Amino acid sequence: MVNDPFKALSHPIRRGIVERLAEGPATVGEVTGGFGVSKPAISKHLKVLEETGVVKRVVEGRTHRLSLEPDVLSVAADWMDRQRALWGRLFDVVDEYLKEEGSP
Amino acid sequence: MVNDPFKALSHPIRRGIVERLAEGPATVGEVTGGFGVSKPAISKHLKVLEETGVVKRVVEGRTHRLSLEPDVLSVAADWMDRQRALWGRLFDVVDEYLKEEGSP
DNA sequence: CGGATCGTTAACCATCGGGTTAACCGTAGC
DNA sequence: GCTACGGTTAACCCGATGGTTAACGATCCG
Repeated sequence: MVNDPFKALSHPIRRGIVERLAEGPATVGEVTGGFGVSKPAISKHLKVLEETGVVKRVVEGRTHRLSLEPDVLSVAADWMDRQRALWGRLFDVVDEYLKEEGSP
Repeated sequence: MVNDPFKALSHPIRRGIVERLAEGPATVGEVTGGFGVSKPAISKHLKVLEETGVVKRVVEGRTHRLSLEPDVLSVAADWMDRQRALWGRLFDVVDEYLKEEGSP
């Protein structure tokens, strides 16, 4: 069970799926094409994305319609905001450090 | 050799190291405490962060002073900006989709 | 010099991740 | 009913990851 967004997005194919889904909902079959891997491989990636809550799946007959989950997306976005705030602090701290070290 | 920032940050200990370093430069020993793993383990994580370019190492005598690399941080920040832009689009697209589906 | 300290490297081990193929399940359509 | 189709599950393989302990290298200090 994966619930770490960074880990969920650490694989290029999963990021690719998210980007694909960003252009609109799609079925598993539609998502599968273009990554050069088999269906079961995509199925596993989708499972990870679903467990993390990034992707929502609606079964319509025998096809599965995939879309991105807004609520969890906002959580992920918040997380990224916190990270960016951290990076920002890093800039300041490192900058200050370099100033101290660079011209003593 | 790792150069994927997401992959580099996909491990909680490595994120912990980055957060620790966000509070100011530190030596390997200072970073090591608090994660409950051995020095070699930390050494490996540091190697990954260094290869990715997130962390810079300056050898001062027998101690190594670690700090965060501003240039690469900006690259990572840009990457996150792009991701956030993507998330933003996702919101719009999904929202639109839900509107179409929700009230036909 | 000799010992303590900071940190890495080496060798090894267990687990995880991501891929495959083959078989299966449920639904659609004839 | 039977076949075709969309997709998952099962069993398996292999390389990567993350951890350990033990040994080593280099530097400081008495």
